[in-house]
Amino acid sequence: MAPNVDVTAPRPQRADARRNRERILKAAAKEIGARGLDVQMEDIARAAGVGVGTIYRNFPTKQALQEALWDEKRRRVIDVAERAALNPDPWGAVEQLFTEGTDLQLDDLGWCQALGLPGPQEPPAELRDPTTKVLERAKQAGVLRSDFGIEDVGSVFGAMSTVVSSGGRAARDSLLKVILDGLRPR
Amino acid sequence: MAPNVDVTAPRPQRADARRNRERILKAAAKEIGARGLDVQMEDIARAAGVGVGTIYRNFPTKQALQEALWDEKRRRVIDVAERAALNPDPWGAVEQLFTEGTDLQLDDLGWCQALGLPGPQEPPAELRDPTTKVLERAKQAGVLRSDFGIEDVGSVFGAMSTVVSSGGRAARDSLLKVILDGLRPR
DNA sequence: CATGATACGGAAGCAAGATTCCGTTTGTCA
DNA sequence: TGACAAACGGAATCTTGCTTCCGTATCATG
Repeated sequence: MAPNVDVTAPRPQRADARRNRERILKAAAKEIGARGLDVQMEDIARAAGVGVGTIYRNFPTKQALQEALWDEKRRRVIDVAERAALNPDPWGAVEQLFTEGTDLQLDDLGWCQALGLPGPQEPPAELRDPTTKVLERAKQAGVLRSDFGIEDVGSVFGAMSTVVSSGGRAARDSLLKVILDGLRPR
Repeated sequence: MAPNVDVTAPRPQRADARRNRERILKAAAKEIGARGLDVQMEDIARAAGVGVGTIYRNFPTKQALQEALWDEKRRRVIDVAERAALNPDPWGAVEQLFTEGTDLQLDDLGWCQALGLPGPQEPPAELRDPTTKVLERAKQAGVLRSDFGIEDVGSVFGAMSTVVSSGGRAARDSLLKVILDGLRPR
C-alpha cells in the first residue's frame, strides 16, 4: 500500500483564490454595511474586483455570503459580552454591554437590517453565558431592575438596530440614554 | 351654451366598483397586517375576492395601495395623539401616547415593517402638534426628562415597531415599561 | 517552460412577482 | 328589456436580480 495516498486530501487552494476570497468578504462587509442587505451580487463583485462567478465559487448563495459575515460579527459581539462580564463595576458592565454592542451596529446597516428580521431567537451559549453573568451580577448589586431578563437583551438590540439604521449615532445616543436609565431599579 | 355640460365631471363610479375598492382595502389591511409588506398582489386579490386587474384599476401600483393603508393608519395615530393631549394628567398623557400608539402596531406587521424603513422624517403637523403638547406639558410638570424631544418620539416608535413585530405583545410590554421609566427625569 | 489542474469573467438562464391587456361580464339608464 | 359604458378576471408580459455555465486565463509543478 502507498501510505501517502490520502484520497480525502484535496490539495491546498491556489494562492490567488484564497486572496480573492478575502477580497470578497471585505468588499461584501463594506457594501452591505454601507448600503444594506439588498446590495446586488454584481455590486459586491465589482467592489471586490472579481466577477460574480468568483463569488459563487466561494459561497453557494447570497445568503451563505451574508452568513459568513454574520459569523465574523458574532465573534465581535461575543467579545463585547465577555469583556463586559470582566468589568468590575456591575452597572458599568451593563452600560458597556449595551454601548459597545450598539457601537457594532453604528457602521453596519446590513447587520442592523438582519437584526430586525425574524432570525434565530436563541443566541449561542457563548453569547448567552457572559450576558447572563452581567445581568445577574447587576441585579445582585441592586443596580438593575429585577424584571429584566436575558430575552429582553435581544429586544433592546433589535430596537436599537432600527433606530441606529435610520437615525445614526445621534439617535442611538438619545434612546440608549433613556433605556439605560429605564434599566435602573424603580 | 349648455350650462350643465361640465367637462370635468366624470360620472359617479359604478356601485360594484365602489364596493370592490372597499373590499380590496379591507383585504389588503388584513393580509399586510398579518403577513407583512411582502404579501403578493395575487394574495390580496384572492382575499378580496377579485382579480389582480381590479386592484390595479383602483391603485396604480402596490406602493400606492400601501400608501392608502398608511393614510388610514395615520388618521388613527393622530387620533391617539389628540386624545392623549386631552388627558388631564401630564404623565398619564405620555403613557397613553406610547401605550396606545404601540397598540396600533400590535396587530399590524406591515405597518411595523414600514416604520422601520427610511420614510419621511417629518411627521405632519396634525400629528406633531398634539404630540408636542403632550411632551411640553409633561416637562413643565417635571415628570418627563427635559432632553427628550419631539424627534425622539419617532425613534421610540421605530424601536418599538421592530420589537413588536418579532416579539409581539409580551415583548412590547417589557420594553415599553423600561422606556417609560427611562423617560422620567433622572 | 510545458502541461494539467484551478480559477476566472461575465453573458445567458431562470424565477418570482409586479403590471398590463383584452376578451368577457355586469351595472345603469332609457 | 336592449344598448352601451364601466368593470372584471386572469393569462401573458416585463423587470429585476440571483445563479449557472463554459470558453479563456492563470497558477503550480516537474
